[in-house]
Amino acid sequence: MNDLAQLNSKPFSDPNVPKAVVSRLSLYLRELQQLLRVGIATISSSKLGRRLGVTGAQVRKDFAYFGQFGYPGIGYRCEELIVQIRKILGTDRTWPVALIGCGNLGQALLGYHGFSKQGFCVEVAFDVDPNIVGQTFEGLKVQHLDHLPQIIEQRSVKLAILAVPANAANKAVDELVKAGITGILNFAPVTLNVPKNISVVGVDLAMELEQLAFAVVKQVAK
Amino acid sequence: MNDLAQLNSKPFSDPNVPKAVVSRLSLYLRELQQLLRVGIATISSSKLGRRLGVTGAQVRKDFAYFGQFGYPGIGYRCEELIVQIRKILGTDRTWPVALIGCGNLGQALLGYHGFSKQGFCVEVAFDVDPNIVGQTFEGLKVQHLDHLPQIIEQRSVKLAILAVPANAANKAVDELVKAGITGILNFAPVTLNVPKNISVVGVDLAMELEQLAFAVVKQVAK
DNA sequence: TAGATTGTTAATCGATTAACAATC
DNA sequence: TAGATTGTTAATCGATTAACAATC
Repeated sequence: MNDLAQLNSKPFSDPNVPKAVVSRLSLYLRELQQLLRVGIATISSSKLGRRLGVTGAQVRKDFAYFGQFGYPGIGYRCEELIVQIRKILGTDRTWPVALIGCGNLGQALLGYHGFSKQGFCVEVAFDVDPNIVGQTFEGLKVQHLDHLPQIIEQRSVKLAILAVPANAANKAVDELVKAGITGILNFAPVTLNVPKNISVVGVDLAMELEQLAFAVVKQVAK
Repeated sequence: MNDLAQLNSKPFSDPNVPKAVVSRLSLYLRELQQLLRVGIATISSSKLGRRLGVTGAQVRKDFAYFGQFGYPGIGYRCEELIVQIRKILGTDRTWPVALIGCGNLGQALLGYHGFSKQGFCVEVAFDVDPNIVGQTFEGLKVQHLDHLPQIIEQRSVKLAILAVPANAANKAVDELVKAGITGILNFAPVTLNVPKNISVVGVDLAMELEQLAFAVVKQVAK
């Protein structure tokens, strides 16, 4: 990337960036890291797109929201582009994450270190069940939810993974918001009520399976 | 719903239905079930929309792809609409699901019975690790992946949850596709290469957290 | 009946794609 | 240089919203 690109790059907080673009950015990042692992240093927009089911034009347009990262006649250098995307997403640093709910799923998430490579680290874990509070999982001692405010303020935690039962979710969310959490990854199968400055990403297993069921039925109908 | 609505309802396999509509259908379904639980029998498109962050017009348009389910002047009857949406999604019956990979995450998913209410039942579980094959989790004995074809054919399993390590994902997928699986819920953080008649829904924790990080950074910048 | 709300059409808005001069 | 590919503009496509007659 040349110096001009740096100077011309638009502010990363451009409010006009569509959500779909940001989510593809994550997809590009994952694929570029894969490319690097298999020893590919440079890739064109159309080749990158083909791997992910999008057009080359879209790949270029997506990056163009944030600056000029490519080389005409050559393509994109994977290593450089990875650095740029991480900077855009804000994962060029490590984010401490709070885990709320250390039951079945919560414990599995603690054991899954896949996202630590991407700049996220579950540093604190909470629950309300007296049988779980005080236990240690993956070297992390579960705290009572009552201690949330002081702990996450002290560590400036902004992100939380919510893995509590559906009927406890919205009460927990109120606590999280009051404590200063601004991004929530929600595994509870309910709509969360949050102020509009709080971001929520939901993962609902049943809903994902429903999408598949529809697609499978549609396919059979053909 | 009147009889005419039945007669007029478009085929559920209408290829023109956008993906976004189908995914909102799942969201409506979840919310309607919640409404029913709290004793609300009837709801207007705008009230339902407000709860989910979409407009009333969009709610009505979404349903209009599939038929006429509402009552002018009254709204929609939750119970009826639930039945209709399940019929559309194909979850008016139970789908057997195969779980591939019974490590950390796989075991947690087995323990999470949240999606069984929605018509999905993990009936068979597979792994390749000799330390895991043969063990029983939640009353389910883990089979070796080699036995996949015969077992899923015998039970006509069409859906699989893939919870294997990233480097094993694409090899496993080849087996699944060969065996006749046509819908895959992928938890491995890699792009799956599948024929175009196979549906894949991906859940990547790192990617979801990245979306939150971006949103949080953007919000702070305001 | 009057009030409320649907289903649907037309208008608007936004996102994707095609095309191509500029560049390496 | 010739070939390849970018960044960007204009054209296309699709999805959302506004509006309203029909209906309960």
